[in-house]
Order: sequence, then structure tokens, then C-alpha cells
Amino acid sequence: MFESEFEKNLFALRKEKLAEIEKLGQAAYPNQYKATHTIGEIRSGWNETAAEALEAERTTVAIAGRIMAIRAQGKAGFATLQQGGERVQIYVRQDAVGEQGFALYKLLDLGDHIGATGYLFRTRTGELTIHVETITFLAKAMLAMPEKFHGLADMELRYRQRYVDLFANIESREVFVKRAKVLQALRKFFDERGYLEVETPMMQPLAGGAAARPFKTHHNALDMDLYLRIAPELYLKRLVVGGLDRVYEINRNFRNEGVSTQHNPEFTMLEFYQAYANYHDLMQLTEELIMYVARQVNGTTVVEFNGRTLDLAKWQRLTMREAIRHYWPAEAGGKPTMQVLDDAVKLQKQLHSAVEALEAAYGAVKDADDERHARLKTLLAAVNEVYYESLKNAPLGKMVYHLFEAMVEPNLFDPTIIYEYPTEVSPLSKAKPDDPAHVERFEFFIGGFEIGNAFSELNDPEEQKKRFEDQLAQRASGDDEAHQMDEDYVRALAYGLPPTGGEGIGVDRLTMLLTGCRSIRDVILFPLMRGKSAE
RNA sequence: GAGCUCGUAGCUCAGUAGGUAGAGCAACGCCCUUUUAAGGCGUGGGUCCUGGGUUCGAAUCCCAGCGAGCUCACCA
Repeated sequence: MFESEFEKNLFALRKEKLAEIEKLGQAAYPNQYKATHTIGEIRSGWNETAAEALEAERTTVAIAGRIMAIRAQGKAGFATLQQGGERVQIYVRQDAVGEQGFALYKLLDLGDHIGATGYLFRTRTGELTIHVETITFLAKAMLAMPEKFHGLADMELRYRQRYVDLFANIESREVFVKRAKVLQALRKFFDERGYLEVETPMMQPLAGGAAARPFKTHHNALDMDLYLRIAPELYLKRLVVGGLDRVYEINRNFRNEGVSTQHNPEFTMLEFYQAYANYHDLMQLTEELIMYVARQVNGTTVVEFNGRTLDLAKWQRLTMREAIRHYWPAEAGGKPTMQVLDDAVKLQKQLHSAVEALEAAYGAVKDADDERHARLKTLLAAVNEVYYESLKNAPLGKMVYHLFEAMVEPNLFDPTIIYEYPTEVSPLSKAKPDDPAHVERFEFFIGGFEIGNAFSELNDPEEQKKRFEDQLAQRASGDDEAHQMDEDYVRALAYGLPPTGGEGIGVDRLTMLLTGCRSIRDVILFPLMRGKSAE
């Protein structure tokens, strides 16, 4: 618990102070305090009330809070109390609280919790203040507070000791309050549209519904291996088979992947399914949903993200192939035609010349500080990989998809829906009726990363079985993220899944967008950290 | 997994032609009855992330490790 002699000594000193406080007739750890107002209510009620009016009213209040600043001046003093992310100042003078009360005041430390009764007034400098008549001791901070002006700045400490971050850095608290509002807004949106909120297994015998490596665990009594879910998808669709036409679930998914500013091994996903809807209906719904949540949370659809302004009410829609053509980099030579994007051999040929063009452009950039240098390097590596790897074993659809990720995704800052995905990378989506190579699927991107993924659900059990078998083949050839066979899911489909649209939305990423946080760790209360001192 | 940057007092940070550490806040003592990053006087507090190495001498230079941030890769 103690990180130093300093802390150990401080703790001992605070224990002595606690004993002194008890001698004054106060409980060291009382279990209740009846406040008449929260500090927020004091602020909203009297923030603008003039000094003369306060004097005339002489409103008496009882409040509670944590001491965030304390300024003693002989036989009087001030303290700033914080509660619910709001602060108010109290003024304590010996002739008002008595000798015992003032003795207690002098035993208070930064971080202590106290209750105070008194009347509202304004100081000489105009600050709304409580003129204290009684102080009640509530709890002691036995450890030192972070620096009062800068707060807790060390990112590692902020993540590991979020309990300190939350009271020391108001901005941090506000992010999580907003996150709660995001969740409320999402639920309200779906509740109002007749969706049923459900909870499906997070421990699954077979981790399906997405392309990812799962975490493995074990049930002792049943002697059974289980996987933490990578998606709720297959269970939710079983529910639609069961007649729950509109369902949604908000909960954690677990994927055994690396961490980054956009990935945490456990993350919160919203998934929803709607019978009788297709992906076009979901595009419409998605735009409405994002606008709705933004307005509920921020009161506006305009957000600042990563130094840029974007409007969540202004969307563009492109097919994946259109997007590749649209965002094709000038340095990669001529754009591929639609025909080229539909032909593996022609595409490989074009990528070959694109690699050459990119290499020439990259070689021409002399200054390593040039931002083009890094961009071209990344682009070249990505296209090169697509070109060579795809040449040997990947199907056309996979090649197109990877090309999209490399060339297009980082550019999708304004809200964009990308639709018509290759069938090969979409084992659970329904194919377009006139084009079996593509499925009725879209993903949407904001701020340069993917937020959600949706499609018309494949409901033909035979086709689903075939898709799973194709995935098994990819798995056999080394893709350990390819989907596994789920016989029970196929059986469920065989009972008849109505035409259904389904979608998943990354709640953490949506929250990042709405709070302006560039790292997913800033919107997760306790992000996964490497082990340090396992006490 | 790779590259870059960082790790000095409880907190925020200084400290390179290598000479065994400083400031502010916090703490402790004293003064101060409208202050607000309160102020004044005084005091205490550091395995300079860890382990090696170079050197007469390392917070500083080198190597390895641990942890963090960012970028990239993988993914959502």
C-alpha cells in the first residue's frame, strides 16, 4: 500500500490527527450525513444571486464534499469542497464555529470529506461562499493528494489509479459522465422503437460472430473449455428465429489482440437486429441513431476530433469499389476501373504497376520529415503486401478489402457509409441477389476509424453451412481468425430466420468521437495495463 | 511484434562539455479573521525505474531488462 517512507509517515500522522478529531467528539468514520443540497444544487440555485440578495435571504444549507483546497489564516480560513464534479468555497471563522469547531478545521487535510452547515454569502471578491456554522467530519484522506494545480498528469497513474484521476481531474470525470449519457441515449433510442434489450452468453463453447482470436477459459464442474465471446451476433440471431423480432444488447466483447489507441482487449459493443429490415433500412437507422446520440449527449451534431471539425449529420455513402477509386492516391498511378476491381488477374497487374509508381514517388521524397514520407511508406508497404500475398493465395474479395483498409479507411474522417462488401470477408452476410460476389453489408467510418458494421443477415441455412465450410478451409490454410463451424446456429437458421438486418457499433469508439478523446483508454475506466506490482 | 520518446521527492517538473541532486505544490512548526495556484519565516523528505558496464567519479555516457506514451503492424 505504501510507496515510500513519506507515505508511511504521512499515514501515521493522519492517524494521529484522526485520534485528535475523535477527541473533539467527532466520529472517525461516521456512516451518514444529511445534506440539504448537493454542491451542484448550490451552484445552479445561487450562482448568479447578488450579494445583497444573499444577505437578505440568509439561506442556510448543509452540504458535503471533499476538500480540494484549504487556506487557513490565523483564526479563520477557507476551504474548497468538491462533490459531483462541482466545487464551492466555505468560510470558517472561529467566532462562528466555536473553539471546538475551529480546532476541527485545523485538523483537516486536503482530500478529507466533511459536511458543513451555514449560510450563503459572497466574499469581497464576489465568490459565492458558505459561511460555516458547524463542521462535521466525514472521512479522512490518509494519503497525499496530487498537485492541486496540475492535477494528476502521469497517464500511467491516471489509468492505474482511476479513483485518483476521477476526483483530481474534472475533465476525466466528465468523459465518463458523457459515456453514461451515450449508453442512456442508445438504450432510449432502441427502447422507443420497440427493441427488446437482451443478454446473451459471454462465455461460449464456440466463439463466433466475428473474425478474431478469443480468450479461453475453463469450467471446472463441467470440465468444459469455454471462450469469452468475440461477438453476441449468433445468439442474437437465434433470438430473432425465436420470434424476438427486434433485439439489442450492449455489453463487453473480448478479443485476444494487441492494444492500441483504438483497441482494448475487452470493449463494449452494441448489437441490434431487426426482422424484416435490410441493410438499406439500417443505413437510414444508423444515421438517425448517431445524430440522436450526439444531440442527447452534446446538444449538437458538430464535434471536434483530432483537431478537425466534423458534422455527424452530414453523411456520404460509397460502395467499397467506388471508395477505392475515389481515394486512389495520385502517387499510385492511374485509378483502376470497376472491371479491374472485379478481376483478380487484372487487379494484380494494376497493383504491380501501383507498387512501382509508389516506389518511385517514395524514392523522390528526400526529406524524411516530410509528412508524405511516412504516408507513402505505409501505403507502399500495404499495397506491396496486398500485391504479393494476394498474388499467391488470397481470393479477390480479400485483396479488395485489404486495399480498401490501406488506401481508404484512414481518409474517412467525415461520416461515411461504405457498402457492398466482398463475400469472402463476410461469412454471415446475405449476398446481393444479382451479384453473389458481393454482400448486402456496410460499415461506417468517422474520424478515421470504423465505428460500426451492418448487413442483411444470411438466412439460408444451406448457404450458411457452405460459408462456414469455406471459412474452415481458410482456417486450414493458416487463418486462425477465420470463422468456425457452428452447427447449432445452422440448425437455428433451418427453423427459419425472417429477413433480418443486424448491426454492431463500437460504443467505446463512438464515445471517443463524442468526447474528443483520441485514445480508447481515455473512455474506459480501467483499461488493461501490463502487470506491475501484483501486491 | 517493430520504431521513436519518456521514467528524478507523495504530485507537477528543472537538472549534459560526467564532479554522489533542486524548485513549486503537498507535509511538519510558527504568524496571519474575506482568501482563492493566498502570503511570510523556518524544517524534514530522494534505492535519480531495475541490473550490469565505461570512468578516479554516472541522474547524466553504453548495454540489457521492466513500465508508460505516441506511431506503425494485427484487429473492431
